[in-house]
Parts: sequence; structure tokens; C-alpha cells
Amino acid sequence: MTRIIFMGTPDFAVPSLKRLMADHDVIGVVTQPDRPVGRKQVLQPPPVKQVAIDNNIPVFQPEKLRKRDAIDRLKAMGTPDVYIVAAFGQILPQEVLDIPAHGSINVHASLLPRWRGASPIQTAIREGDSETGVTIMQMDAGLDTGPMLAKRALPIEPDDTGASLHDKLSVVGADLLAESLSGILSGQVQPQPQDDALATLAPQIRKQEGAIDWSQDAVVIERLVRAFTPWPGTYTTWDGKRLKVLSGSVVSGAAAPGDVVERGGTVAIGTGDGLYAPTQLQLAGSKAVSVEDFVNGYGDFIGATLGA
RNA sequence: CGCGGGGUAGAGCAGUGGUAGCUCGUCGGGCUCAUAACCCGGAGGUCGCAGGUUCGAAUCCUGCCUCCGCAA
Repeated sequence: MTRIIFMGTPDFAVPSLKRLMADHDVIGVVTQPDRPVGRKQVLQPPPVKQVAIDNNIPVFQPEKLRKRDAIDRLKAMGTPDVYIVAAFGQILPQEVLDIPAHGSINVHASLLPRWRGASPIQTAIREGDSETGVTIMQMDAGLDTGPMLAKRALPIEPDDTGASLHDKLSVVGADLLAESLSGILSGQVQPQPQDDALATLAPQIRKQEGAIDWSQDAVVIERLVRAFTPWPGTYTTWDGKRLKVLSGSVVSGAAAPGDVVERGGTVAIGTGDGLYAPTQLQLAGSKAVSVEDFVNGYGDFIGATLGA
């Protein structure tokens, strides 16, 4: 039984936490503070906190773990053998990393050193990678720069979305963590330094990146839509209103960027190269509908120009 | 009280005081070698709920329920 304090926040971290609880002694959970969510702005606990509460594990929710008193309170939770971090959402100062005898271990959703940073899953899809995976690493003061302890690859399917890949990787991460933890702690695993020359960065996504630029190639747009599903979503504008593009595919043909045309019975939009045929659309204020329903209701959609 | 848009036929929409309409689907018939094509015809709606104003309300007013976009 290893004594563990777990640090994580969103759904991605939940499978890892659950696996650790099954096999080890999780003496505490550190997660982000409750945040206001939804139109009502109701405070909602992060998913990881909910799991901790359900299992009677003490929870600590520091606003900033770099603050003096936050570190002191963290220490007061007890000294575990190791901190295990999965999508926690805060940068840990060296002082914190060094508290446990075995340091701090991170579960990261990419094949490091590729896609260090906050959005490895979406970025891998967006850039058209054919595979991605999970890396478990010894944390150091840098951003996902520590030596690697275990790695597992996973192909990115043509229909994978940010959501589907997220779900797969969260499970793979939990599995890999569970399988490799004892070997890591016993010193049987040789840490492998990352090759900085191969490093790429997956920075935090800003919502405005979801705005579709129809002058880009259809394949690029198609990947962006999948990568940003369901968050932060992709959109264009039509008739002065925001139009979410929820899914679609690339079809052959050509039209001026942003022009809505009809090709062989399907609705398609012109891009820089090729056509993009949306399958699910959502106009601001109404619910998501198939492109067929959309066109039934808005007869003047075909012939319009989007994103103007 | 963060800002804003909706709830009308099975689906998506139009209709802002005077007998409820469009596209798709559906049913029946026709045309065709054939069709997700085309033509003809039909069924299907207490216009979210409850009050109010009016000779008359989907349409105006009040309250409520509910869906959604932005923001966070």
C-alpha cells in the first residue's frame, strides 16, 4: 500500500484516481476550487472533488498552490510516498514537487515530448497526427519537461473527436499508471530524459480559435471541428448570428470560401481547397439539428455566404 | 436578479389583432425500366401552461414552466 495524495480536477483525472483508490491508500485529494458554471452561475465542484467526497477522502482546494499558506496546508494533509498529478490545472512549485520521498508523478495525455502543455488531446487531432498516447513522467519545475517513466500509444481514428479521444486516453492513462506505479516507486524503472529538440507545445485553447476560417483547406477545417468537439466548439456566422458547426466531412468540389452550395443532394460549403459538408448545425438560440432539417427551415441558407 | 434568442402538424421554420402557412416526412394515386426524381390528392395543429385586455388573440399585457446562444 502506497500512501498517495492525488492532484487533479476534470473528468480526465477521474479514472486515474479511481484506479489508485482501488490499489493504494489515497490520503488526500487536491483539486481546483468550485467554479460557477452554466447560465445560472451555480457553483459546481470539480469531478475529482465529487469522487473524493463520495469516498470520504479529505479534499483541499487551493486557489493558488504557490502561496505560502497553501503549501503549509498541503503539508498538513500528511506526507505521502508520492504526489500523483493528472490534469490538475495549476503549476506546482519545486518546493511542492519535492515534498514526497518519491517526488511528484504526472499523467500527461500525449506522447512526450510532443504536445507539452494544456491541450494535448485537441492539438493532436487538430494537427492531423495519426497517433497519440499517454506519458507518465517524473515532474520537474518546467512545463511537462520531466523525465519519462512510461508511455503508451494509441491511434487517432478518422472519426475521433476531442471527446472520444479524451475518454480513451483517460482510461489508458489510468491503466498505464496502475501498471507502472510499483515499478517506478521501487526504482526498477529507468527515467528517460525528453529530447527537447523534438518538443512541441500545445498551448491553452482560446475560444476564439473555434471561429472557422473558410479560406483554409477543407481537411484542416474538418480536423478543427473534430478536435474542438465538444469544447470549445467551432462556429461561423450567418445572417449576423453565430452558427455552430458541430460535425461534417470533406467532399470533393470547389466553391468560393464560405459560400453555401448544393452538390449532389448534399449541402456543402466552399473552402480554400475542397468542400466541407456539415452534418450538424446549431444556430444561436436554438437546438442542434441535422443539416437536412436546417435547410428545410431556412430555405435561403443555400446560396448564402458564411463568416462574412 | 450577468446579456440575449426560442417554445406553431412527426421534423425544421414563417406568420405581430380578424376564419393557421411553407419545406421535408407521412398516407393514397399517377408517371417511369427505375429512383432520395417528377405530377396530383389527403391526413395531421387545444399555436408551452394559466390568467387578463378585446366584438375577436398564435399575434397585446401579467405570471409560470421549459429549451438554447453568449459570458463565466
